[in-house]
Amino acid sequence: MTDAHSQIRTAPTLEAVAARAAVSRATASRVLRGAANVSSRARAAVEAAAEELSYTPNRAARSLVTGRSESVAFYVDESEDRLFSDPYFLGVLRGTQTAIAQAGMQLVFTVASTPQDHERFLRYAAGRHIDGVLLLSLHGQDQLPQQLERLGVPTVLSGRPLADGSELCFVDADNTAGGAIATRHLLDIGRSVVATITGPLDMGAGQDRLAGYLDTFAERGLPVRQELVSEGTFTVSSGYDSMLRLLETEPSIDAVFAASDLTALGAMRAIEVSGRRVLDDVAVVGFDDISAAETARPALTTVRQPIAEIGAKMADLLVRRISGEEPTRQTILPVELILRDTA
Amino acid sequence: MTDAHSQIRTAPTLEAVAARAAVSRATASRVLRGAANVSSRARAAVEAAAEELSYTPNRAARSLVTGRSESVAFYVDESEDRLFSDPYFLGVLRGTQTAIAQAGMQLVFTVASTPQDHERFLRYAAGRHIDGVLLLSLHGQDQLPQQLERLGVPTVLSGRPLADGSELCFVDADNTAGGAIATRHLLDIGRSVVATITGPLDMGAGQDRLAGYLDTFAERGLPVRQELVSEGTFTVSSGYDSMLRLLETEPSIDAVFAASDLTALGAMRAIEVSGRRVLDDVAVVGFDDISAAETARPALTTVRQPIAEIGAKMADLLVRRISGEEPTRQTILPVELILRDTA
DNA sequence: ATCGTTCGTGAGAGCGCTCTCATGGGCGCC
DNA sequence: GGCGCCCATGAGAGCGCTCTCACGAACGAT
Repeated sequence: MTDAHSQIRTAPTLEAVAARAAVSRATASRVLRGAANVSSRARAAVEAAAEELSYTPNRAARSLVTGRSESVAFYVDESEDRLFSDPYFLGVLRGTQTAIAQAGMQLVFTVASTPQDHERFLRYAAGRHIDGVLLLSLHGQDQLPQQLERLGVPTVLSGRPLADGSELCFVDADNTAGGAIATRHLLDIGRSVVATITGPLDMGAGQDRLAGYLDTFAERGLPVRQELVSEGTFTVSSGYDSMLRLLETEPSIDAVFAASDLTALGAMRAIEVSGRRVLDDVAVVGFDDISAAETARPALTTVRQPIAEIGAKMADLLVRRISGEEPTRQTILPVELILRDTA
Repeated sequence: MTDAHSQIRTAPTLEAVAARAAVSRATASRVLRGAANVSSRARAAVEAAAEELSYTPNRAARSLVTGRSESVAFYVDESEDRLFSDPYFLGVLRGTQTAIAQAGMQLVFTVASTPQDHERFLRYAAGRHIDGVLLLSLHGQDQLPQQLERLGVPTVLSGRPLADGSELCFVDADNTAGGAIATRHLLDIGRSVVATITGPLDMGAGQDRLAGYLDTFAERGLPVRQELVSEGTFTVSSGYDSMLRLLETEPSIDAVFAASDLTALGAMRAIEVSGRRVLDDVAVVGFDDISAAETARPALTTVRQPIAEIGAKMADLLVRRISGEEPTRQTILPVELILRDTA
C-alpha cells in the first residue's frame, strides 16, 4: 500500500516530515507542537519540511494519545423550533464560533429536545469525544451541568443557573439591572400603569428580569399589582397572547416591559389589534436588541445585552478551563438601554 | 495508572467489554459495529457487557484506523454578518443537523469569510478531519467544491453552482419556476408595471429567479424593460435601496418581485417611505417564506422553498456518498406560492 | 467414514501520534 | 584540565480500535 498511486491520496504523516527534515519523529513532533528545547536548526528544518509537504497533523491520532479531542460541544437544551427562531442563540453561536476557531478547536453543534437526547449526550460526553461543553438555555433544576462536571467535562453555561448551581461556570448579562433600567425608564417618561411580560420563570434570565421590575417598584415605594405581571416564554406568540390578556384585565395599562424583543414584538402586535397605538397609548420596552428591534415599525426601545460577547466570553472561559487554568468562574456583562420609538 | 481511583475517570475500553463478555476484542468489535458472522450467544453477551459498563466507543481510536472521522463540516462561505442575519442558512443548518445526528455523525460548524479561511479549510479537509462537506452560499466561479472533490472529500452544495460545476452534487429549490410563479401571479392580479429586485447574480439562485421573471415576460409576449430590473444581494438594505431607486426611475411601478423575503421586507419599507402603500399602490411578492414573512404587516405573499428540507436532503446525499453509494447527484425541490396580504 | 466447505472466533499487527526515558555532546565551574 | 550538569535528541512503547488472516469446529456431501 505504499505505491506511488496511493501516496497521492494519502496525507503526509509526521514520519514523512521528520524524514525530510532529517530528524526523529519526536523532534518533529516537538517543533510542531511548539515545545521548547529544540535547536533552532532543527526547528527551521522541520518547519520547512512541513510547509513543503503541506502537512496537517492527524487529529485522531493526536487525540488518541493525548485523550483530548480539540473540540467542544455547543449544546442547546431547547426544541429546534425555539432554537432556530430565536436570534439570541444564533448570536451566542456566532460569538462562540469565532472564539473557538481562534483557539484552533472545533465546534460540534448539537441540539437536544428529548430526555433521551440528554441521556445520549451524557454518554457521548463520558466517551471523551469532546473536551468541554457550552450549554445554552438550561431550564429549571436540570442537573446536566453538574453531571458533566462530575464526569470531568468542563462546562460553561449561558445564563445563571438556578439555586444549587452556585459553583458552576457561567456567563450572563446583568438581567436584574436590565429589568430595572427598563422599568425605571417607563416610569420616568410618566407612565403609571406599567405591566410586564416575563420570560420563563424556570430560568435565571426570566427570574432576574422580573426581579429588576419588582425591585424598581420597591425602590420607588410603589405597590406591585399581580394582574400586571404575565408569564411568557420569550416567544412572539407568548408576547401576543400575554398582552391581549393583560389589556383585557387592566385596560388602563400604559406601558409594558417585555422580557425579550420577540415578546415585545408580539406585544406590539396585540396592542394594535386591541385598537390601541404603541407609544401613544402603550409604551413598550424589550430586552436583547436583536436586529428585528431596529427594523420593526415603530422601532423598538430595548435593553441591549451583548449577545455575541456572551458567546465569546463563554468560549474563552471554556478554552481556559480546558487548558487547566482556573479562571474566575462567573462573568456578568453590562446591559444598556437603547432608546428608539416605542418608549 | 490502574488503581481504583483513576478507573472512575477512565472510560471503559473495548478490551474491558470483551473481557466481561468472555470473548476476544475482535468479536466484541464485530458485535458493536453490527457486523454479521457473530453467534447470537456472543452477541448477547457483548451487548449486555457494553450496557453494564455503559461503554461508548472511542471515536479517535476508531477514526485512526478506519481513516474516517464520522463528522462532516457545515461550511458557509459568507461573512458572519450575512450568515447570522439570514434565516435561510439557519433553516438549512436545522435540516442538516437533524439528519446528520440521525446518521450518528457530528456536525462541525465552520464559517469562512477571508480567502485565508478558504485555504486553511482546504488543508484541514486534506488532513482527513472530516468525511465530507456541506457547502453553503457558493459565489461565482469559486473552485472550492472541485478542489475538495479532487482531494477525495465528498461535497454537497446548497444551490446550483455556476457554469462548470455540472457534475457537482447539489440540492436546490426550483428557483426558475419560483420566479415564474411569482411574476405570473403579479401579472394575473392585473399589475402591468412589474419590477424585480434580484439576488446576487454571481449565484445560481440569483440568476435563476431572475430567469423565471424574464421567462414569464417572454411567455406572455411582453417586452422586458431594463429599468425595472435592479440587482440586490438578498439583504433587507439592498431591497430598500433598490426599491427606492426603481420607484424614482419609474414611478408607475405597481408590483415588484423580490428575490428574497429579506429583500421584500426592505422593499416594503421603501414603498411606504416613498409615500405609497403596499398592495394598494405596489404589490409585493418575496421568496423563501421565512418566518418574518408571516409576521410582517402586511403579511408577505411569497414563494416558499422548503428550506429545512434542502438541508435534510443535503445531509442525506452526503451521508450516502460517504458510505460509498452513488446517489443521484442533483435534486431540485418544488416551490409553492403562499398567498398573504401583499399581492 | 472421509473430505471439503463454511462459519465463528482469536491472535496480532498497525493506524499516526505523544511522551517518557536514556543517551551523548557541549558547556561552565572549580 | 577534569568533573558534573543541562539540554537537545532519538528510541520505543502504547493510546483504543479495526481488520486481516489463520485456525478449529461443525456441517453436508459423497
